[in-house]
Amino acid sequence: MMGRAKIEIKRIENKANRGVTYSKRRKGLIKKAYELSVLCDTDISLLMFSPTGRLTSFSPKQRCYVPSLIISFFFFVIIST
Amino acid sequence: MMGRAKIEIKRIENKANRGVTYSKRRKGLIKKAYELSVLCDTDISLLMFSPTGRLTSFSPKQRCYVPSLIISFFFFVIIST
DNA sequence: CTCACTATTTATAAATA
DNA sequence: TTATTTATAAATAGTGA
Repeated sequence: MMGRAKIEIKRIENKANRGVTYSKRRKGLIKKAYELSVLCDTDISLLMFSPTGRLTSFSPKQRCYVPSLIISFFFFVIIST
Repeated sequence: MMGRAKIEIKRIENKANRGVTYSKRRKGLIKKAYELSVLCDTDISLLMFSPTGRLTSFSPKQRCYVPSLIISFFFFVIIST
């Protein structure tokens, strides 16, 4: 979608490339979520599993801190079932 | 951050502008989350409260559907406390 | 994994209708 | 107001170290 070449939105089969793209886009997504929460004074919670199964939880507003952890727990439990 | 002029990342005080920006950026954030989930074959869950308190829940992968709803419920309950 | 570079695509702020 | 347009800012794909 951006950069040197336009890419199709479909699963990246190469594992290394998938990991690199995940890192880059996760960073971008977290930044966007942060900006939206500040600009619009809203609560946002973002949960992601990396291709290797690592969980990222992001909730920019302070009062989301505890809920985020709790939600992550349920998410993890349920998704792993 | 984008567009005709660079803006500072701080709360938009004008209510109408805040709503417009929320709509635009929510759309962008959901698109980015969708793309990341497809490209990297990951589970993502995104929860947002609009400036007027409306909840948006987004989980692009099918198997996130139920967890998303459950998480939304806990999020709502806890955040409202 | 992480950083930098940068051409190119995408997102969006402001303007316009 | 809501929708569309457009000029510009920002994100990022590919590449290399």
